[in-house]
Amino acid sequence: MIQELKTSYGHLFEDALINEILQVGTYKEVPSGFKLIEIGAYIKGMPLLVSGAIKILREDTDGNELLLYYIEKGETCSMSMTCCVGRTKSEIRAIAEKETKLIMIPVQKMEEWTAKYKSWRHFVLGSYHTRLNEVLHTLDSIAFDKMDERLVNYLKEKVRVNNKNRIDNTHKEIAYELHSSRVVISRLLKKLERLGKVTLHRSHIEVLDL
Amino acid sequence: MIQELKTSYGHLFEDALINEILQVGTYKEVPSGFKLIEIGAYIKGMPLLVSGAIKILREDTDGNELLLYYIEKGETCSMSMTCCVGRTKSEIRAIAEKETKLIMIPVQKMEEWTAKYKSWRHFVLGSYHTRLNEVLHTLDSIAFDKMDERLVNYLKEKVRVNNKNRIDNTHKEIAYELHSSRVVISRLLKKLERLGKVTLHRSHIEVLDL
DNA sequence: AGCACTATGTAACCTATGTTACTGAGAACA
DNA sequence: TGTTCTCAGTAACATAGGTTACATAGTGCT
Repeated sequence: MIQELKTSYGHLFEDALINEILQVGTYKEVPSGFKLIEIGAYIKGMPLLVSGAIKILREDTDGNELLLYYIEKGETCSMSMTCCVGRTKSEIRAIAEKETKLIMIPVQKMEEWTAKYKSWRHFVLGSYHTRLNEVLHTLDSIAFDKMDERLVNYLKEKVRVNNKNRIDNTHKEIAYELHSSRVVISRLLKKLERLGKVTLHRSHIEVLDL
Repeated sequence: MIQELKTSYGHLFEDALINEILQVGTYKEVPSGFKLIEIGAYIKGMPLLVSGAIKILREDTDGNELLLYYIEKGETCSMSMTCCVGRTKSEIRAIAEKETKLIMIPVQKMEEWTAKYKSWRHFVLGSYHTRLNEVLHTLDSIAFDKMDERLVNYLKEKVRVNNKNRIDNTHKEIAYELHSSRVVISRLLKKLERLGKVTLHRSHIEVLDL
């Protein structure tokens, strides 16, 4: 755990803080698809990602989802932070996109470290900044882009986060995360295939050039 | 200034902090429509709202706008905070919705007070929390709601923020903030009038019951 | 092989929203 | 008063995207 923490956060935090994290943090490994946070749940701790990726999803009143963004190595969940401080319910769902390693920090330490460590303050504020901007870009995409552009961006992100050109999802799953319908996504994917940008297979997509 | 600061922030900040704010803050009054922040600009200070309201807008690549949310008395602009810390450009535009009084805090104090005052830390984190949730709700509305619902919510918000049932905007202006077109908004407003929820006049709308 | 299940392809259709164009009604002003 | 501008009402039309329905092709199991 020491080694992994230093690799991901060594350049961000001073040694004293790293040591504190080692003392109070709980190391956790979760498989792909593991649900870390459910909507409406109270959050017990703040996660520091060591490796892997977590997808953050929003849900409408009918239970349909919408992918907001991914959290990756060296990042944390801003929603968790405020939920911890304010003791409010989670407004989002968090699911591991792939196998993920993380360290959970107890709530009360968050506040304590904010007063104590400058690097921690920067990390916390920086995380908020990143997240707010991330949500804004998601919002841009929904408000300003058509579905074909959103799909292309979705595929690009997926390729980047998973670091491979093969996307192991069905059209149905993709439609779900984009808050669209399977038929529409199939239609658009077919168009992308005709343009030579992807090749389609059963239950997976090969991304050639987007 | 002392009186107004205490009224708006007295219950949030300890006296020592109030005094510091009085020493370094600059009092400012801006008229309705005044542009406080432009997209791409660097932000010089962090605003604390004493009275009035500021609307925060996002712009697409073609220059069309989208209303994100309002900032009101006792609140601050989270975007400014992070821009101050990170010295990054603004991703949003801020325009006074009505006559607004505010106090500008110099950048470097932000960091200093975060270490020094617990109430400041809570205020800063709380602001982020509120904003992040606010943006999420805006996003919900865009992703999940149809235009008629969005329009009703827009009118409700406008009535609440301005504290009067008369909305002094043209259909064109409303269309602009909702990122729609004038004809569509006229159509939907007419429908609302037929339902007895509003009455339409030239350049203003009377809200009866939404 | 035969069967059931799931993923995908595709056509036909519906609706919300956007676009263009034209109208008349008020407002501003010479 | 006449002219010009802005604002709003409305019709006609285009299109993206959602819905329903059905066909076909893999996949896995017996």
